[in-house]
Amino acid sequence: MSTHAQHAPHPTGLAQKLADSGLRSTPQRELVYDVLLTKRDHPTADEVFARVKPELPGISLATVYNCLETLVQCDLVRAVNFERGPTRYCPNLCPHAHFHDEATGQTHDIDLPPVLFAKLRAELPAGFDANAVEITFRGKAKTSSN
Amino acid sequence: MSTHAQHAPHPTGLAQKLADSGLRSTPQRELVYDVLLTKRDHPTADEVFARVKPELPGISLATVYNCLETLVQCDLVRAVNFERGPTRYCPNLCPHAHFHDEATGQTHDIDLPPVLFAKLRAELPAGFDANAVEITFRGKAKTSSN
DNA sequence: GTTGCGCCTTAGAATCATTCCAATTCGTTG
DNA sequence: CAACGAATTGGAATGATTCTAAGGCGCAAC
Repeated sequence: MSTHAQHAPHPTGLAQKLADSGLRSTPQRELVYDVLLTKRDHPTADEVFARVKPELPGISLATVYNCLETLVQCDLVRAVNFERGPTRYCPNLCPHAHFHDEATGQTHDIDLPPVLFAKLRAELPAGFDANAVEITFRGKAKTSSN
Repeated sequence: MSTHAQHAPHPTGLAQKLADSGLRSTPQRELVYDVLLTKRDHPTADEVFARVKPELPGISLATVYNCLETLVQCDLVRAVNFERGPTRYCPNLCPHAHFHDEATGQTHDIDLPPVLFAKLRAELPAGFDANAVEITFRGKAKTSSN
């Protein structure tokens, strides 16, 4: 029965990145990451839990939190926050902004030219050393596709 | 009409703004606002509570939350969030960014030229209508003055 | 191939900020 | 002064997340 590749090695080399940090690749971590890559709608931990459970019924919410934290640590996903709402997770690693639709609660990635990030950084007074910039728009999105 | 102005009418016309929204000016609201204007270090609700209590020992934390919410509603202060930390409050109404010092937890206002805000907005794809932009830097600030 | 050892996962308790609720107080107005 | 609605209050409730203690599991050494 070994001809079935039930878990094809992860397309993006998750096992590799984990190993780089001295961590193991586990079914839970693979699956959580998979879920994030598959539906990139910035799900919350609860939503990830719901998507993962059918596949791995024994998994616990605590583990989902652990896995997400691990993935963030390994720079495989980004944690995103709006106000004090539940943390959302985003597998898009290129610098980008987020648009939070107040009507639907949906989150959209907004690509920005790198030069804009540079210009923002350039505005920091001397003595301020930023290692991250976060940009969030809030408003209504009337995407025809939705 | 007494000649004693025990509570000098608030320098920034809080009573006025409240009235505009059909709300009353109360000692609690005045004091909470005062505290925010006096020390503009982006305090949390708990910190505001602590600063307000000596002046008005009977005040409750719930009231502080209520007052802060009211002030935000009246556009007298802005609520600011970092990650999932407690909400902080900022009486600076001009558009500006925030720098969150990861070492000290301190928050600094960063003024940005309006043109930058405009450029950011201009990057939004058609169909996205933003009514607010939030910009947050994270990193270390080695302010000599502090 | 059994034994350790340490990493992972798990369930449930604990935490923290915030909101909700029902009861009381306060200012105004009638 | 009586009544009404707005504001405040303390405490309970909520929701997301983290902590904790107890197994499990895989892999290396024997």
